[in-house]
Amino acid sequence: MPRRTESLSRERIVDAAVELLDAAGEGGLTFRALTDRLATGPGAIYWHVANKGELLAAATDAVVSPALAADPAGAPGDRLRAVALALFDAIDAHPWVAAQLASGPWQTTDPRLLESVGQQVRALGVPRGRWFTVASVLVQYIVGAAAQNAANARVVGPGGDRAAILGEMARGWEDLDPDAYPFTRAVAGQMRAHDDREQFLAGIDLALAGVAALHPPRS
Amino acid sequence: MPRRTESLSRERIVDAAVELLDAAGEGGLTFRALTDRLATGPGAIYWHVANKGELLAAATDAVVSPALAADPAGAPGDRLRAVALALFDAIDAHPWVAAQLASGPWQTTDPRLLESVGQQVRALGVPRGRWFTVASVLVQYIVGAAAQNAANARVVGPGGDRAAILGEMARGWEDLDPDAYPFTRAVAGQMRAHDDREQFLAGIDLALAGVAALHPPRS
DNA sequence: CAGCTCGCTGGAATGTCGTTCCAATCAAGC
DNA sequence: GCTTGATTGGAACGACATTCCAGCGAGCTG
Repeated sequence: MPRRTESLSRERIVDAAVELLDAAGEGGLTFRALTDRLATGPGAIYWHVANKGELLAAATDAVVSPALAADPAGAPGDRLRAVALALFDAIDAHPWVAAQLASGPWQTTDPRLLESVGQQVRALGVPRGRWFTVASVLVQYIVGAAAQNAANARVVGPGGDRAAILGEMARGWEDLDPDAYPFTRAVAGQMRAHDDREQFLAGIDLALAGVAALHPPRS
Repeated sequence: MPRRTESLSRERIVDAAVELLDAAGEGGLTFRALTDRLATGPGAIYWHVANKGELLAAATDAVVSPALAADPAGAPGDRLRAVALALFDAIDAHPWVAAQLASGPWQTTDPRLLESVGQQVRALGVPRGRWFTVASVLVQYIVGAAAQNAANARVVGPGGDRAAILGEMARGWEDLDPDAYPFTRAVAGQMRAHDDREQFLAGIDLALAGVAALHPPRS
């Protein structure tokens, strides 16, 4: 069947797209770059893929799916943390996923995330009438926070010195107007020393504490 | 000074950009559309603005700044709700802002949001060492949730029938595999009937409950 | 008042992008 | 060996952001 050994296929195209996106960021996915890497023409790619949007969606799915596949064991809170961290790490490794996930509607990829989170919400004893609300809020925090962390990581860049850039930003905060920005000035030092992953987990813990407070386990 | 009455200015360009973005979405901001609307050429625009990115940032700032300007009175929790809702409504009215806010790093516009949120965090009695973490988590939820709501609103479109699309999506959820997606199937009905703004506020309340639980007011 | 200057303008031109079109190609079936 | 239909690769198109440059005109200089 294949015209050449290892001929084109949707899977090969998506793999190449992921590699290009990882190597050069969101702007790195070009049909020209794709044709070069696959040694073919645009027409061949368009035979397997409808357009660039579908290709981006497929690439996003290829990264997110494995991250959501694992179903860890343990207490509901720990399992929720594990699911959230898996997505966080996947986005951290492929920052371009963030823009896709945050800008895309609740489709294709999201039912799985909602399902994973929702099962833990149910296990936490949240009353049935609040399932959707609580699970949605958790999903929105997980995706939103991971996306913003990826955006911050993008300014640093692959080879950038994170500590230096954080220090620069902290100095900028300390130079703000003391009357207008007392809080920002006060936390500049904490910002300089913060860890993204730790902070993300603190957000999950905050949400879990809120769930426990609003819906006590043995009401 | 002005060559024509009402000559070009950075402000007039940014205003036109906001109108174009509101009218036609993120793809509506084109230098061609801008030159048509302002009856000029690209060169004139590039004299006032460095590039499209700076123009987008300026347009975003023009929308976000007024929303963050109001400083409501009341209890810390209520003030936090008011700040969050102001940003939520601004993004709801100008959905293209979401992509800019979520994809852009913590710059220019964000210190103001962090400051507004942070002052309420301080007023809530959070210990000083946790100020940055708690405020950051809140900002990430506010921006992330608002951005995802805007993305959902974009699929509906300006003239779309929200109820119809939600119903369609709910039916899709109900048709999922019962073994793999029990939770999603169970909440399909709640999804059909949910209100975005109400759900966003529920998230704020959840976070506030978490803050109160982890940092009791009179410890 | 004449001429110069320079901030500002608008149109033409460039290179890259996504996408479309089509002639050429190859494996499989008759 | 001929046809056929699924694939391929390259050429071409329109839209885009951006750059370049020749010119305008208000205000300064004399």
